[in-house]
Amino acid sequence: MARSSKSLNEVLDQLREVGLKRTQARRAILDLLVREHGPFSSEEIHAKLKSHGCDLVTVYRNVIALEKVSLIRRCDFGDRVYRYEINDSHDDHHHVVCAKCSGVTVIDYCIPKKVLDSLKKKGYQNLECRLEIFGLCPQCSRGKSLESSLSDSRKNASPNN
Amino acid sequence: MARSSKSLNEVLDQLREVGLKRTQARRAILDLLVREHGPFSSEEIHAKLKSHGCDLVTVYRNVIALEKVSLIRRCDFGDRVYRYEINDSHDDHHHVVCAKCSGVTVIDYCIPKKVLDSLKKKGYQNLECRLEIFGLCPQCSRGKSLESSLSDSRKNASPNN
DNA sequence: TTTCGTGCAAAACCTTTGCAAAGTG
DNA sequence: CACTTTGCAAAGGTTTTGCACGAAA
Repeated sequence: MARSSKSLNEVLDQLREVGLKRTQARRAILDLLVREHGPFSSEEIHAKLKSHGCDLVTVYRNVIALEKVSLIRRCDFGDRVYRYEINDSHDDHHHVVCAKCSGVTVIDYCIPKKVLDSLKKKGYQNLECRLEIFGLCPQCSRGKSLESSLSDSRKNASPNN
Repeated sequence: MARSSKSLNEVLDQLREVGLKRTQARRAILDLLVREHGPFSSEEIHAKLKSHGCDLVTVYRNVIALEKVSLIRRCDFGDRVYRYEINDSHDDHHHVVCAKCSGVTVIDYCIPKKVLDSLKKKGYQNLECRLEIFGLCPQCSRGKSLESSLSDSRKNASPNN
């Protein structure tokens, strides 16, 4: 999966701009997200940082803080796990999520403007789309039994990667 | 939003078809979902049923059981709360969710087949889309009396139609 | 120095599980 | 009668909170 197009320094500059201190914990978290992109859950972030990381609680607090100032964005794949990635603003890209391995790829399809325009015409404002596509990725599609039901695969698709 | 197009009896018949017993708890839950459509969380269902309802645990167990047999469908609006509605149909309809009052309306836009086809060509299987649009509904966009709680406002929210 | 952020422990929260009793077909 | 389903209590797991100490500006 491609790394973020933002550099760590850019992101750390943004930290200062929004009035958050550049602590070791935030550096580590942002560094990870710049390098590996994610999206990752708080637990995954904590696990990946290991020794040079920080307390799980600190990850929880920081993803909330960083999302609040739009430095990172929260993704939701319908399994009650919040995952975070660097917020490369501009494009709303969307995800294809593997129901088995939870692997994520990005697609650049967007909801047609006319769909949103027709809603605006009815009086809706501040529209924002959330689109995720679920399925089995090519790897998991190979050599497996299809008998798994949707809800089964959802269950298996939790933090195990 | 309009009530479900299914009648309670239809739904109860389906219960038998899939081999689930028609208990009072299931009747009550399905009756509610047929009447008010939802989608509602387990807690909301439990609260709405009040005295003639059942234990919260029973709601939890039954929404899982009913979803497993596709009698109801699970919605996810990205807030870690699973909500359920009668599974009326074939088509994947999608929701417009008001960020303020949590009112829900349905749109019938679908992801173009060609997007999914191109993924299938790459080896993806069992694709399923989740699309929700968030924004302010016409009511909330206009004036603002906004001290409403989620569960209260949700029933009053009949944006459009 | 002042303010913000962190770690640890504990609380809070929500969902699931175990089991005996009750209900359904 | 066989076997599901339920209610209650308790367990489980995750996220949040309180607070004193430590780090950043």
